[in-house]
Amino acid sequence: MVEFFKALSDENRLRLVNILMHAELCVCEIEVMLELNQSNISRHLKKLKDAGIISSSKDAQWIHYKLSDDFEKENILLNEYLRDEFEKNEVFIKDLERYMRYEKSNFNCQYIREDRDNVLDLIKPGGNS
Amino acid sequence: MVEFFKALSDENRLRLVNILMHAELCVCEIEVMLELNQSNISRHLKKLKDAGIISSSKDAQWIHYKLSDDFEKENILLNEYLRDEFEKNEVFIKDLERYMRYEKSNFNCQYIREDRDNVLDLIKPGGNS
DNA sequence: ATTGTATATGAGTATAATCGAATATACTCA
DNA sequence: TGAGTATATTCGATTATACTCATATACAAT
Repeated sequence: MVEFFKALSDENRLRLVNILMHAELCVCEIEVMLELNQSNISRHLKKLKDAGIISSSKDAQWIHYKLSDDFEKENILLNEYLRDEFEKNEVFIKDLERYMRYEKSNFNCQYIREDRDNVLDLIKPGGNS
Repeated sequence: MVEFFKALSDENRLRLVNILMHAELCVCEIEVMLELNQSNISRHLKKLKDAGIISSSKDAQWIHYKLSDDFEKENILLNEYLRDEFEKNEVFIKDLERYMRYEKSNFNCQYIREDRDNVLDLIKPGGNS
């Protein structure tokens, strides 16, 4: 339990958990969604994975992260609590908005590489969806 | 939410939360129950209080701590999760055993002061209750 | 083989957390 | 008031955490 709390006691890691509760994503996608740099994200993902909160799967050169099935099944109350709290807080709501715009626009890793600024601009929350 | 997780991401503070979920206690009582020193307990209690997880009330020179009513009411899922997890873990079970022996023996702050070693001995878990 | 891309890791720094020992504060009671 | 007790706080040492920049590794594709 302490390990879960330690892993969850950082806002950036909570932001990761929030979006990974809704989608399976690779690091380069998370980069644009949360506007954090790659090494920072990679490190936080490692902590979450070590704690058993998320899992990863390889697909060619990409590594996709998502919420761990076991974590979800074995910690139902904690998961519910997290979901409820995420819904109440502006930071997490905005992150999810960015994710939804990203999905709707059918972006992908290649598109991010080719025109990162455009992606960043189009997923920005607040504008007309 | 982050503040709760930070406050809860330390085993000694979780031990405090565990016993304070069951009883209203002052620092000198917690000292014998958890076998932590006074300054350490005091500091941890402050962190928990600052996070809104516990509350305190003065009674002459003593200060009694207990779980915060608001925290309990406003974070039902998290509270349930904590209670469930505490019940699964040996450390927290033993702490509660010590508390129950303490209660049953009708000890109090004065008795602790007068014969601390005896109290420590009598609340030790494992022996015949 | 070489180049490019995705992710992880090492090194360095700044900040924060933990702890015990000692000290300060607040309160009680004679 | 002065002595004693309960709790809080400060200090100094140690360890842990978060971050950035730079480099390493792993894989893909030409």
